[in-house]
Amino acid sequence: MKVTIYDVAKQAGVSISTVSRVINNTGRISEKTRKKVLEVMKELHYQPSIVASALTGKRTRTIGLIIPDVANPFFSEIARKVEDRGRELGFNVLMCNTDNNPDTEEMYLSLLQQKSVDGIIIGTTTKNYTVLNQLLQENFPLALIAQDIPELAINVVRVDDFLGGYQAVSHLVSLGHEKIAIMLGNLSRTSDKYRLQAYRQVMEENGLRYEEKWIVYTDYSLTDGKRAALELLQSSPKPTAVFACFDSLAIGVYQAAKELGLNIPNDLSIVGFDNTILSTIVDPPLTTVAQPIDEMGRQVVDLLIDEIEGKNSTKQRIILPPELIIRQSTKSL
Amino acid sequence: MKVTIYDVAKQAGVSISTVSRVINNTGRISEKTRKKVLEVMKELHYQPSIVASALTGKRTRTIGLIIPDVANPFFSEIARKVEDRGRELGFNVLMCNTDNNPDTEEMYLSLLQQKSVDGIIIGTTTKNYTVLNQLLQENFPLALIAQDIPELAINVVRVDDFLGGYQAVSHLVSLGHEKIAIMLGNLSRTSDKYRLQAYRQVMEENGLRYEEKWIVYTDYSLTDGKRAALELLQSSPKPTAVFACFDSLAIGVYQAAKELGLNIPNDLSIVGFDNTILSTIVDPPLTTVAQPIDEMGRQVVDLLIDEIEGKNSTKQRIILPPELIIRQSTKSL
DNA sequence: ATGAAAGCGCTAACAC
DNA sequence: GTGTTAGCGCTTTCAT
Repeated sequence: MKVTIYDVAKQAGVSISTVSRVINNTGRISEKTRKKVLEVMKELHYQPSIVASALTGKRTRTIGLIIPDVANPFFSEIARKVEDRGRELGFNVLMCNTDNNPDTEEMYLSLLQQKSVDGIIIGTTTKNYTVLNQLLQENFPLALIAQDIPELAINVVRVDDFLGGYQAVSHLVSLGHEKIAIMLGNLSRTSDKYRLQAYRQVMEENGLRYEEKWIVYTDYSLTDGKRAALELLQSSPKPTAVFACFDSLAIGVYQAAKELGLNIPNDLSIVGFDNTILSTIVDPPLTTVAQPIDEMGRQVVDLLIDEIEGKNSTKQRIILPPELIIRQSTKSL
Repeated sequence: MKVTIYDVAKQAGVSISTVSRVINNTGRISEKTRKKVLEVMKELHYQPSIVASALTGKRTRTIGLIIPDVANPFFSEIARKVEDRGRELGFNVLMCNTDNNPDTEEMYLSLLQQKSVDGIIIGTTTKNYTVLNQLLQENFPLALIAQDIPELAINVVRVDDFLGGYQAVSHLVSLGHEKIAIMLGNLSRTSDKYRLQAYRQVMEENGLRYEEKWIVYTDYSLTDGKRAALELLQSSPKPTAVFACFDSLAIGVYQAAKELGLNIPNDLSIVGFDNTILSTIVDPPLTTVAQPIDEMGRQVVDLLIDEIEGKNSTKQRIILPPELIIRQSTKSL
């Protein structure tokens, strides 16, 4: 049978409230009884039930993490940082993958509440505004990572996507490229929207005409990227450079280029986004815009936990600077 | 204020047990009251507290997943499958990364119990036999994935590492290679041990002499692999082929080879292990031994949950066949 | 400094 | 078919 606070109390010859006090380090207890209780706890291998204590109103010390897919390197790296920082602060993370499916997401949002998590970090492209609004209204601790919903007053930690896009496209322009394409996901993802805005702005600032068909919408996976790139690279006029809004898409472009016998960077320059592990192992190494994943992970957790612990009730947007990492996939014309 | 079963009961004009019955679909209730209760539940946005129900002895419907690092593609893919299958069966997963640190692992093992998870899946190289034994003795649901502890009667789902190693090295031998090196992690990881045994056996079966220095122990990361490979490839006699026990190590070898001006597969053949996403995006694509990750993920979860639900109390080892995926990193001499 | 007791939200006998 | 009630293991007043 599981050993409970009663067992400890009985064995130590004190009441359960005394035991509770030494567990939580509250109230005053004589050094002597504290020592005795501690001793018995150890002896009995007593482990306080977090479930029971949660029922009395205390925290579960668990946070939910809703992301599209942990198997995606960008999110797996985020998940890792979130868990690390959570652990440092005494919180566990319940991992939820939704593939950006709104139903799955809504299900999780509800489930996580039933499980009494103390807060939720969301990295998916939510469209569940009503649910979010409701949570916000209830003052339920919430934070967005690598995503934004400008219409909501909500905690956000993300990279400056506009700036990142600006750096990426400017880099290509500075190399003399004029025919530049952009590949991106869904515009409902704000990050993509900002990156596209940056693309348009850089092109216009430099007086470069761009075809609407150079703006390629696709899905997030490598295969999607490859398929779309295959089409793009066989169209005409053919771009000499591509800004892919995720590393995975960029690698899809690599594969398409290879299939078409195009050399990177000689025939085609490519800039990615995210700086995941993928970008370092492809050949040639991918020039990409780095998101400060470690910093982002740490900051969302801090933001969320501050709110959970009532230390900071004002919502904030933390927008971190990206960094263009120039490797060998880009070359001047 | 949070709405409880009492609120629903009052509003519906029934007792809490009736409400409980409709929630859990137990006992008999008239269609009429059931409908009424359901209606009120919806109206009040009632969400049963899993915490409270767990306190009464029911499951938390949460399982713990202890792995070295989700940011490692192999484990992130496992994590994804585990979560998927868990969701299908109504379970959430609490993610724990330990970097194979025994202290972290022990901490988690204890914490997960405090949080009353229903079972734990372990993918780390545990040395905490005492803790495991204790859990086993308490009949706490446990399962190992991609790992084995032969000394324990415990649920295990893993690939046949010996066979995988056998396939990998045989493949190299069949291509005419005689000077074959192996790179692996720590022998305390059984998978490495079996793969090494296979290496030795294949070499001996084919009458091939191998240097002890061709057996390279290193850490799991790409950089570790690169460093070790750099040394290996500059030693003499130099191997013409390398069997790297993880894809990440294999890619370290790629990078070392590149730095030394060696062409793969012309100057050096490489076989990896795992068939993670990494193996498909490197150039040339990596020949590797595939672990059936999807199947493994599904099976551990099934095994664990069967035990949780008392459907199957006999421990089993499920050893799945690997599959050699021949790509372009190996070539006949 | 310590104990008694109420209550957290729910389940599961047990009664009717 | 439905209600009453005693816990589950803990925290937290309120006494003493």
